[in-house]
Amino acid sequence: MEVRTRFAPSPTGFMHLGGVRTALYAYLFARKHGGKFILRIEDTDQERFVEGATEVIYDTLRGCGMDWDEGPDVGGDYGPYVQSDRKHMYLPYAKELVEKGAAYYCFCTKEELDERRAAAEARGEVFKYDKHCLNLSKEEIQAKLDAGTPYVIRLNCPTEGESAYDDEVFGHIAFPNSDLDDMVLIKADSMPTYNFANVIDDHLMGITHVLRGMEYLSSTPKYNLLYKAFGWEIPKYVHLTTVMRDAQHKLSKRDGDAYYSDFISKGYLKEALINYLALVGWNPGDDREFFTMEELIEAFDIKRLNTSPGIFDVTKLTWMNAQYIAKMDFEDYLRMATPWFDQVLAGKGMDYRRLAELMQGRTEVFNRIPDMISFLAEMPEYDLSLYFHKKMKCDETVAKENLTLMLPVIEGIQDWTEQNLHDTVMAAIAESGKKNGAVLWPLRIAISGLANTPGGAFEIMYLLGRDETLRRLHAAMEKLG
RNA sequence: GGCCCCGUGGUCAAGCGGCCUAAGACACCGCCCUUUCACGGCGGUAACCCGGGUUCGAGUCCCGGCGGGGUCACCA
Repeated sequence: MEVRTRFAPSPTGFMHLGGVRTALYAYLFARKHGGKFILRIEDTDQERFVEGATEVIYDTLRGCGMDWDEGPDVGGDYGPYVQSDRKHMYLPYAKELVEKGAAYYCFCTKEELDERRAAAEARGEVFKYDKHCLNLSKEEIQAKLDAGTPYVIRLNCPTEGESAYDDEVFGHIAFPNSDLDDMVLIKADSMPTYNFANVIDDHLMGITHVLRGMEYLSSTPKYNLLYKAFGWEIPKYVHLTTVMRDAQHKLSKRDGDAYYSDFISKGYLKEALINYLALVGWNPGDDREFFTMEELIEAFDIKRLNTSPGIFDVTKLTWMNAQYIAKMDFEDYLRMATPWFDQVLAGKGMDYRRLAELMQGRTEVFNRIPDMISFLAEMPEYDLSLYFHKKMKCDETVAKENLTLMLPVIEGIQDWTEQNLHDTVMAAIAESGKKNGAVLWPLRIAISGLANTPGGAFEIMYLLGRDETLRRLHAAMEKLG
């Protein structure tokens, strides 16, 4: 049988990382087995229509390399793929269940229910619908229906025994039926509840494997009751652990660390993000850590999905991101880095190509670039103690002495290339009998004001240009007294 | 609170009864390389939640406790 998985997000305008990972696993599983990956938009949330929200979903998934075989924009044999376009499909199914005795009309109002719920809570009990309307006679029901009394349709759950199923990752899971609540299938506005629509859609779309968050673990018995009542085949369940921010919190939008777009705009590479995300809750069983999408498809196996929640470690993601950046095509790096360079260097006429060469291996996340290179735009304030460096055998006095020695040498350089800068200065150092470090260290400090810079003295002098370099050197001499 | 799930170093994790005096990666700390930083190389610190069983033998199986998470809507 052909494997069919789906990703069914709500168009909220943002893609949660947990959602991206769920989509990824569903995608990988389908591809791994030569099956189909379906995209279904669950937009029954009537009140909140977000402009462009479905595009966010499309762009994220496609951008990451997850293409779907069926969906709103690509069509398919099981459409429509947008839930709001399927509105009319659900009520008949609910009525079928009523006829089969698996569901029933309920006329209790929301207010009555709230009251009873509050009362139960006051008694310290868990509220469960008491099947009040299940006892209504056929005549009573018909009378109310004829009178146009608002109603909902509820699932008639068993009250004894237990419901069990075998989850593909968690194994055998059993629940006492006495805990099952007669959930609403059709709301008073005749629209289906999320859970009901889900089951109908999954069945109609021929979904064979349901990959979803483990928050559905405890409502799955009710899903199964529905499948059984219809006489439909129950899909395989692959419940996924939660992606956490720390041991007790999920990734949340509040902290700005939950959305795919948060990371992309900070300058994380989607390949790195996907690669890292794949590894939170899953591993290939060997030591491999770097995967292309193709390699993930090849290696993916739901048997290796973990059962305990994983914490999303930004530090490790950042490391992985740096690895990806270092290995990316230089032209791509230059193109991506340019806007970040522009933030502090726009209009300076800086050699971006050379700068990019120096920066590529040092960029962990693109948004850290401006801080790393702002010294090129403007000489930072710095303390004279920076000239002290034990290993370089340097301090203020040495700095002053060696800088005084080098200033005329550098001033005499007209052919301002890195190579020439290097050769001329190194020759002068050799001639002076000084230690390389004792000259180069203070030289770099004098023109950068920083202990750490992306590149050494020659690279920076070149980048700065002759005028600016000399200006900074003179300022340094003055500062050193 | 009821029910369900989970519990190996700070984090991701391997381990599926003996090969574990417990891999690997990130982070951290040293050292080396280097005109700085980074990269790279080498080395180091650091874990089986607790208590009972079962077994010749338990991180690995069972039970209990504790801890964490999830779920208990006419939300999705």
